[in-house]
Amino acid sequence: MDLTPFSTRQRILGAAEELFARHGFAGASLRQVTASAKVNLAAVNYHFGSKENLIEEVFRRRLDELNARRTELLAQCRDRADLGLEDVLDAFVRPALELSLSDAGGAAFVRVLARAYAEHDERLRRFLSDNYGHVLKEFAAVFARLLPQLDKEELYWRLDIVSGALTYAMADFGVLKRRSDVSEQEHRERTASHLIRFAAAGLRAA
Amino acid sequence: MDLTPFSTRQRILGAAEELFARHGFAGASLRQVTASAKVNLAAVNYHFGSKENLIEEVFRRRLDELNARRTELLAQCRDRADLGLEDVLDAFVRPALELSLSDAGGAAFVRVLARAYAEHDERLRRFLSDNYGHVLKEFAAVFARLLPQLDKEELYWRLDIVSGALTYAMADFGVLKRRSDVSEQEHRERTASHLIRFAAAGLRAA
DNA sequence: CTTAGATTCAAACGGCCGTTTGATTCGCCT
DNA sequence: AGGCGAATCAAACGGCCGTTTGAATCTAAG
Repeated sequence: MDLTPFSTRQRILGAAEELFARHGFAGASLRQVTASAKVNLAAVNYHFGSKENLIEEVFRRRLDELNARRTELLAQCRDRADLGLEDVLDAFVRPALELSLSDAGGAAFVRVLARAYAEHDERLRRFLSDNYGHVLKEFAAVFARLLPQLDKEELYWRLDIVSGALTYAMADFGVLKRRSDVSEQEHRERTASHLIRFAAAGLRAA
Repeated sequence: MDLTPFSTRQRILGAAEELFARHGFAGASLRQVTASAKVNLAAVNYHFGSKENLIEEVFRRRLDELNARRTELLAQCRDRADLGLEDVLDAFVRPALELSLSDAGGAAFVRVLARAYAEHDERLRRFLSDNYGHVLKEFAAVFARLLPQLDKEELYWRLDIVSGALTYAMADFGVLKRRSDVSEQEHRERTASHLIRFAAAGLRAA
C-alpha cells in the first residue's frame, strides 16, 4: 500500500512551500524539507540542482497558474461596458484568494509570496519581474483607463500601495485574529472583500 | 586617533540593524555582524547573551523612541477641536518617516520592522505586542471616535489593512523606483503623504 | 603601585548547512 | 533474461553556524 501517491518532486515542492512560509528561505534547511517530504536528502539536488533552483520552482509552480487566472479574469473585464474599479481589483485579488483556499499548500504559498517581497533579494525580484511583470503591466493599463484623472506617476504610487496592502493582508500578516465562529474560507473571503472596498476608495481619493 | 567613537554595544546594534534588514534574522550571521562592526565575535554573547536577545535589543532601541514620539503626537491630536483622519494618520506615520530620515540605521530599521511581520515569529510578536501594543490601542480608540459609523469589527479590519500598507510602503518594498531628480528625503516624504491620503480615503469608504 | 572587575581576544566546541559521491535499486524496453 | 538509464540511498565533503572558554588587556578605585 502506497500512502504517498505524489512524486518525489511534488512532495519536495509541497514541503518546501510550507517550510519556506514558516521559517523563510534561509531559515528552512534542505534537511528539514526532505525529512518533512519523506525523501532522501540528495533528492533536492538531484531533481532541482540547488536550493536556489528549488525556491524558483516553488514560485513557478503556483505563479504560472495564478497569473494565467488573473489574465483570464482581466480579459473578461475588458469586455464589460460598465466596468468598475472593484471588478479589476477583484480580477487581481480573486485568484490569490482561490489559491489560498485551494489547499494547505496554496495558503502557505501566499505567505511565501509575501516573504519574497521582504527578502528584497535581487535575483528573486528579477525572476518574478521577468516572468510575471507583463501581467502587472496589463492591470496597470486597465486601471489607467478607469482613473483618467490621475497622472501616470500618481497612479503608480497608488498601485504600489494597493499591491502592498494586498500582499500583506492575503498573507495574514496582520494582528487581526479570525473569529472562532467564522470558517477559514469565510474569513479569507471577507478579507478579500474588505480589501477591495478599501483599495477602490483609496484609488479614487481626490 | 580613534575612528570608532561608539561603544562596542552600539556598533554591534548598528551593524546588526543593517544586516538584518538586508539578509533577515536567519540570513545574517553573528560573524558578519561582528566583522561589520569591527568587534570580536564573542562580544555579542558577552553584551547581549544570545542572538535572540540581540534581535530584541535592535527593536527596543528604536521602538522606545518611535512609540514615545507617536504617543506625543497623538496627545496633540486629542487637544484639537477640528481633528481629521489625516492628522491621526500623520501622527502614526510621521515618526516612522522621521526615523527613516534620521540616519542610515533608521532607514534600515524600518525594513527590519517590516521583516518582523513577515517572519511571523511567535516570540517576536509577543515581544512587540507586550511592549508596544498599548500604543496601537490608543490610536484605535481615536480612530473609533472619528469613524463612528464603523462598527468595531469593521474598524479593526481597516486598521489592519492600513498598518499593512504602511509597513510595506515605508519599508520601500514596492517596485516603484525613486526618480533620480528627487532626493531620498523628498521621496520618503512623498511616500508618507500619498500613504496618508490613500489610507484616509480607504478608512472613509462607504 | 596594586588589585579587582569589566572588557576584549584568539581559539575551539559540537552541530547543522548545502552539496557531492559512488554504490544500489527500480522500472522499462528489446 | 538481460541491459540500461532513472531514481534513490547512506555516507561523507568542506564550510559556516551560535556559543563557550580561559587567558590577555584594559580601567578605575584603594
